[in-house]
Amino acid sequence: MVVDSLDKKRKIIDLYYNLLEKHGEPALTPQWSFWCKRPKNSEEKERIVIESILTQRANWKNVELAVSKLQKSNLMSLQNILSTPNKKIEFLIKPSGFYIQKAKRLKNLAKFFVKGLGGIEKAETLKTAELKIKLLEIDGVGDETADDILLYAFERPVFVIDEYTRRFALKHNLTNKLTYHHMQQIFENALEKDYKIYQDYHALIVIEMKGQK
DNA sequence: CACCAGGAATGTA
DNA sequence: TACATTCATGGT
Repeated sequence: MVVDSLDKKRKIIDLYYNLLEKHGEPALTPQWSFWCKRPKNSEEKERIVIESILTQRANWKNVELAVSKLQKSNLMSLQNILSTPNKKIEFLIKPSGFYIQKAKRLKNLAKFFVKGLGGIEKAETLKTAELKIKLLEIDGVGDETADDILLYAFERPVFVIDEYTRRFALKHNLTNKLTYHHMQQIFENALEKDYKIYQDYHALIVIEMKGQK
């Protein structure tokens, strides 16, 4: 159990409003207009799932390049990914890097949602904790990717922790323990349990920290 | 040419 | 638990 001072919680809330005032609603920015869009239909949920893999250790510009190539081949669909040879997927997603690994990971996720669940909408019937456990069982899905999917595709209130969030937390002295679960608790304890706030806050942190190099 | 970009899995101590 | 290494590309 993470115990924070009221002071620190207040600081996390204040930082959120500062970022919101500084950068505006993430849904209105080009980079985050899609991930922060809500609600999402099945096709849009599948796109988030696919992008959550492509974005691993990749610059967003190259992810978009890979996405547009997948779109041209009608492969922004988990069903179609499942019936396409890895070689073709590898070729199309090359710009995002790590393409051999990522093609396998896309297949793993597609297998889970299409064959395991019987369609991405079936995920809506699962509780957040159950869905996260199942996602983590998939080879190629760790805490961050699982939470990206939970928060942005399925609008579940889980706070996503990434490298930018760690830098942000260090910079503002929010914590010095940077493990995933600990940091997630710090943010979730400080904020109202609201997926919209979590979506926007994470996006704002990325926008803010990207601008500082 | 060196290093990074919205990680995860595996191995080691 | 906490690090180190591997994967492997395009941009700066």
